[in-house]
Amino acid sequence: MNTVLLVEDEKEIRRFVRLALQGEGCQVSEAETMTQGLQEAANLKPQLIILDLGLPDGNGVDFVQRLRSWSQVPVLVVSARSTEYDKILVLDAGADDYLTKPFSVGELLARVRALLRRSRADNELNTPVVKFGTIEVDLARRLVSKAQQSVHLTAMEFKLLSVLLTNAGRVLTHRHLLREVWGGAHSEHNHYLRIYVAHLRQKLEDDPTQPVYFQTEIGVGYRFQPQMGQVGFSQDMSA
Amino acid sequence: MNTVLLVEDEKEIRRFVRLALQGEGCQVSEAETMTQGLQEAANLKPQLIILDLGLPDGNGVDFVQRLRSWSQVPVLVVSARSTEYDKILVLDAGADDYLTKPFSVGELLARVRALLRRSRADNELNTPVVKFGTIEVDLARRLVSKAQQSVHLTAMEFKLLSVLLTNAGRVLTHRHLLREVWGGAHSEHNHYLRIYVAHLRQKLEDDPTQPVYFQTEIGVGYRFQPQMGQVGFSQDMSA
DNA sequence: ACAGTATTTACACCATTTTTACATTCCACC
DNA sequence: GGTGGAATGTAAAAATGGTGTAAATACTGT
Repeated sequence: MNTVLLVEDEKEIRRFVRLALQGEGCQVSEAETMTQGLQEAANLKPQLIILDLGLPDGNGVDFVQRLRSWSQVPVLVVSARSTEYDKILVLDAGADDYLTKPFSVGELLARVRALLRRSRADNELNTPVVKFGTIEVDLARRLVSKAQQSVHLTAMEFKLLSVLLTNAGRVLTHRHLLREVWGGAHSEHNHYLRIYVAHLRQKLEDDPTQPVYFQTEIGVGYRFQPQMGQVGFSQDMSA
Repeated sequence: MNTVLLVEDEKEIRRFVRLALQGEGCQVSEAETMTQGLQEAANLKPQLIILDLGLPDGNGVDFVQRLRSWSQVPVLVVSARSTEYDKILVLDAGADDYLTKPFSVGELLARVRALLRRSRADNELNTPVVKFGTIEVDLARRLVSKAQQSVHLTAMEFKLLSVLLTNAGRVLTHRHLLREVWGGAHSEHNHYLRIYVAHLRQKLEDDPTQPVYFQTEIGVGYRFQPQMGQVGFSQDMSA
């Protein structure tokens, strides 16, 4: 069964939309604020998020950007604001569809079905728990453990790990990594990468002097290599 | 570069949309009828299809259903008809988005970007792999293996291999190879080529003294000869 | 002020690239 | 069919620059 997270502050609309979605056979969870919405997204791992832009705390663009740093779950934005600028901004931030209030139930459900249909194809990607060797990483909850022992990563370390993991198997150039983790301004400081990759190796590799997961491509960049094809983006939804 | 197929009968609108898409860096192909559109979709394998519902021959629902029988390419429907029923029908048939005319260019492009972004994520998983003999080369991931054993190539070695492979069967002059790999400044140092071709042979040929794949054209240059016609650019057909 | 973190600095080390030297093959010409 | 010179192949050194490690310093929020 599909789980849909509804981030919406108006009680009436929540009820209205929830009933419609339940009629589709979806399980519906609700959040009233964006911060709460992000938490729920991490906990529930829904197959779809419906987001109202008109929430009191924070804007939708920010919500989508932060969500996208660890999840590819489809986002359908619903808003009373219908200016072109609003739409473009949030779509480019990573949202998948935009529906202007007032909307018809039928169209909402059709768009929900379209998004769910497509996300089913690649939903192995969406699940944010990555396992390799004895290590488990929950990108959504920012939790890392090695051999059942929880491992503490700093903010930068985690961000770097997250970028490497979401591009598993591919070489990421120094430039690209620096832009993603530190921001465009520091795209020349290759030193940072050596230090933080060293940290990750120290904390996660079985033998930090013989790295297996975090490989160096000299003169190019670094790659995360899921060993033995054992990257299981496994997830149990306990229905 | 992304290819977009535009199925639309009105010349004005075609021109209008084509210019906008080209501004995004897309390559645009056009079809005036649905039957023509299906043919083009099969031939070009575009990354996105924009479909006008108001075409003279046949309806859009039919178009999408037939397309979906063999392709998962995203479809953005554009239509003057805006009844809820129209939208639901074509979305449920397999379309991914629905935009009502008249629409703003900005919103159209934002929705196009959203669809392309998601379809790219799907395709990134299976990158083209070149196979010859017991060797496999994944150019996108910079991975090379021989008989299931991963082979390490240096930056220059890989660059050279990449140029040779993408021109399989063709003779590449010393000059050309040097310009591609080392840059224009070193186009006279033929020694480099001998050394690095030797490296590739050492690492990839079954018998480096009797090269089969990396052949010398004396006085001219080198060629990569995919033996047994077995160059398989295996690639996903989702487009 | 303190602890945790990010950034800077310093240095030893190693892989790759480039240089250098010499053996081998090819091919035209005798 | 040899022979010599040019082109090519091999094998090592030398030079370059990237990389890993450790530690000191600056920063940040509490």
